[in-house]
Amino acid sequence: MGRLNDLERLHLNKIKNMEEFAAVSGISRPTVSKYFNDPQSVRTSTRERIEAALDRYDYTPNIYAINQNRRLTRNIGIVVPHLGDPFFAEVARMLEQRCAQSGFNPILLSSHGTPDREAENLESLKSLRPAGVLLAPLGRRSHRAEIEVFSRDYPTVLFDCAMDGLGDAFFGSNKVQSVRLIVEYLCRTGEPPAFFEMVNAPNPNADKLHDAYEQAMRALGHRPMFLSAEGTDWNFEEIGHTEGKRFIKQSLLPTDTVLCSNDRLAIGFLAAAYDQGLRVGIGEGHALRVAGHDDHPYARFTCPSLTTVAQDYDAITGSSLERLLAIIESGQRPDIHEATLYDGSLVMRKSA
Amino acid sequence: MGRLNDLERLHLNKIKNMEEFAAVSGISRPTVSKYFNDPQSVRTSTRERIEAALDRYDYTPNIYAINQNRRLTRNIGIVVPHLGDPFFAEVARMLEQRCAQSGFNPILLSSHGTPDREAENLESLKSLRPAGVLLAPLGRRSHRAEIEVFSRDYPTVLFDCAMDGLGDAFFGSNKVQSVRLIVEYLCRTGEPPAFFEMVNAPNPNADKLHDAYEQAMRALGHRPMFLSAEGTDWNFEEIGHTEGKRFIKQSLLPTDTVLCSNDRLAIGFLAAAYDQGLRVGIGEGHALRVAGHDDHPYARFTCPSLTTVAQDYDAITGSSLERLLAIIESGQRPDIHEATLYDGSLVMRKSA
DNA sequence: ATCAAAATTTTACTCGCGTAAAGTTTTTCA
DNA sequence: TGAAAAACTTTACGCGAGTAAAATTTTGAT
Repeated sequence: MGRLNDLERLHLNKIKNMEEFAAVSGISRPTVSKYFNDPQSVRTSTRERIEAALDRYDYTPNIYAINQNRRLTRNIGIVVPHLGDPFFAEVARMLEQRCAQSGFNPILLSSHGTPDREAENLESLKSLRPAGVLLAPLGRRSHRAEIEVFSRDYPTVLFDCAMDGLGDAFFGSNKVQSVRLIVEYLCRTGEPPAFFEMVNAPNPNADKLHDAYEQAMRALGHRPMFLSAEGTDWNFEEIGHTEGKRFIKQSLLPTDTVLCSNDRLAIGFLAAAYDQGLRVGIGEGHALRVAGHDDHPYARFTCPSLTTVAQDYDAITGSSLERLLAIIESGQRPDIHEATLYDGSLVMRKSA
Repeated sequence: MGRLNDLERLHLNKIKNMEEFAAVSGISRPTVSKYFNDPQSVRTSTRERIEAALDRYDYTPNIYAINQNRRLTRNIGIVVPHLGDPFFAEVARMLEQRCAQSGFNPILLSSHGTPDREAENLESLKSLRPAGVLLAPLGRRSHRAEIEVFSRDYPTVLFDCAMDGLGDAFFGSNKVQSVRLIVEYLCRTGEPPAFFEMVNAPNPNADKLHDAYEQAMRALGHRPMFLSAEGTDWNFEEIGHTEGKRFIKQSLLPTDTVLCSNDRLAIGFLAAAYDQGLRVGIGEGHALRVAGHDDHPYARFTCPSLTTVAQDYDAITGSSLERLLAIIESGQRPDIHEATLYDGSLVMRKSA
């Protein structure tokens, strides 16, 4: 069970603690401690001696003892709304990697779509005394008070979904721009789109997208048309499929073009259209055009492939972490909450 | 930054450490410590007094101090091959939840498809001194030696993909049975299937499925037919799409029925068939039948919906954790390595 | 009421490391 | 070459708990 007695340890060059390691490396323990905090902070000759010993002996400082005594841990919490969504899985992967590269210890938590879980995640992060947290909140449904208290006590950068004024900073995508982009494209190349969305969407930003659509349509002189899907869960494909089928069967589509609030809804909607024998696409003789939003990893493999808007998640995650690290390293919480939005880009495929 | 002085703490009923909490609850610190280790281990009257204090004061034991001194932490590592795969995301979610319910602290890590990362994950788990680990290895490509050493030092239960003899136990699905199930179904209802797989598949179990297909076909008196896709990465949809397109365009399909090694390949293959105007399905006038394996969350929303085999992941994850907890609680590593396989079940949809 | 068993308190030590202060050595640079 | 600066060593204490042993109290059953 990983427990060795002294004899076994000696034989394997296993070191029990920093005291022992300091002894075999010929350096004092405080200096060795300094080395592990920041290798650059000790003299080159000292560093080399330590690293030589590190090479001969198997030793890593006890992480619990370290974190118990340090003013600040090197833990960074990463909280996303739902890891089952490939979109957030990818975002999380990017953040994890960047964190590790910067010498921090990423702690990935998923809220699994529920505000309670989100609050629990923050609660359990507290006990890890994180140096900072990157939080993509559930948004409207989040327990605002909990997040507010948390972000007062810990450096917190929000991303993906803003919660007015909460957190030290926010990075997200410019929905007004991205929705306008695709609405304009759709209007330019055919009938103006109806907006397929959930009445009570559990995911972040759904209301922002709603408003952005309405605004874009009015700006282009069209009357907004909403297709409201029932459902409260995160099974968007299911909802898009069931409700899409209903709209099609009951001939409730006001135009031949449907813009879905997100790609997962669109995936379900496309399946519904396929089931009903509707030909989706931009070619001759199409019955329907369907577009999405987010550029989901699977958007390229729908039938037909899905025209959508890609968010600049590279920029969003990159800036979020960069900002958080700056706050951590300076030790200074910013006075003003700063929100940064990145533009999306049109991804033209075959569905619209 | 979460640092309060004594005055502020008193005002908020914040407690600094167990010493202070013991004082305000009127119980000695060792007994309080005992309570936090197991509330049932103290007298009822004592428990009530502690919980009353817990109600009035805000205190949680310092997790770092606890883990530094306990013989065994309550951490359980959960390592999956790739969190970007919705399949493993779901498995991970189930395990996380069950762990927490059992009073353990799940630590979720993804290998992101690379053996190096897998080894790193085990390495970083070591420093957390986990009570046990649930490992779904990458399989053939895994660094076997590292896993071997790790599983010698820590209770380790493997799942999803076996590595002959490694770990204290293994739980997985019976590929011979599940593949035979779908091969029989396909043969019974039409032409025998060709097997669409990757030559150098990075995912676990690919070789097992290959063998199972071959065996099933021979048992039914058919000659196995392989469609070998190039590609080494985890972007299965992409590979299924590109290579599927190639097979279709060059008329390399030996029969009208294709069994894909996994659902994600099938999703790509279906997209390719759609692009090429091939009608996939079981209805009249179909050009192609396509089946998959795993019952991917999206299998219901492909065009047409995907016929596949579902693995009993509820049983697999449940048993894996149960077994690991038994090992942890008994403190006894088992002498023999025991492998348990669960049968899969056919999921008939419209693609085959 | 009595007494043994169980639970608790007291006391004391341990874990592995951060960190501060004072003294010593090494490096750097004029 | 010499002196200041930088880095290191020594010494000592603190962190927030687990845990062991002995003394004491409480409990439960007779």
